Amino acid sequence: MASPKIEEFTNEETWLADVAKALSHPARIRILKILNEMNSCMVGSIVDKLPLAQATVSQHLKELKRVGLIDGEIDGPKICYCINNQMLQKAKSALDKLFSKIGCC
Amino acid sequence: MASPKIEEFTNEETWLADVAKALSHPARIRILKILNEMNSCMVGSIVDKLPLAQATVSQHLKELKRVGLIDGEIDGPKICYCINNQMLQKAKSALDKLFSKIGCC
DNA sequence: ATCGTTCATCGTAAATATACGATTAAGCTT
DNA sequence: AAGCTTAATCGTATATTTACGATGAACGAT
Repeated sequence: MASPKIEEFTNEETWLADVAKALSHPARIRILKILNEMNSCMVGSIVDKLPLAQATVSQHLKELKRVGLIDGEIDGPKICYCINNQMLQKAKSALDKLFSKIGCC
Repeated sequence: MASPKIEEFTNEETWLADVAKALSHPARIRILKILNEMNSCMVGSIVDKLPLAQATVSQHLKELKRVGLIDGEIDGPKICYCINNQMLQKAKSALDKLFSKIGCC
């Protein structure tokens, strides 16, 4: 058989799905864009630009941080968030690999 | 202000998040891989290879179809699923665009 | 030491996602 | 038509996600 029945998914599949999940909300897409456009990365600035409460934005940041797409750096009472380019590139590569295939029909 | 507060997310952001949501489960990642590896695209063959019930696989296929990443073609009593390369390329481009940015820290 | 600022976390409500067995629908085959 | 195969849908249970206000913790400034 070319593709036998699997018992569980691979780490790669699970990881890629997890990264996709982190990108699966428009607020988190927007946050990534904001982190690229702004000089400052503090949470308050992000909250000011989104139609969401501070607690909700914090939750979205946590989700992005969970998969490593962003890093948070403590700066006094503030937290400076920034994109983790290494992880972003890794995600890009994995998605490119998945998307480079050609359909069967 | 460089990035004013938004009232709602753009269509692009919502769409990209939606595509990411479709990719946010390892079973759906695996299904895309299977559709590339197999000559046959029928649902039964996919079900045979996954550790999930037929009803669940059907739900995952529906989610992939919802965002247009796959198409289903009726072939008698069977359905032949295949990857929609045009949509896959569109998704790839949008993600590339998002990922091409450079972090602020 | 107290106060204001900043952000995470808690508690919670509502919505959505995931999974399965059972059923239905549609199409072959006989 | 009756029966078989294929796959979607229904009904349902459980888990997760999303959102918010309220609270708490950490830090700087007064």
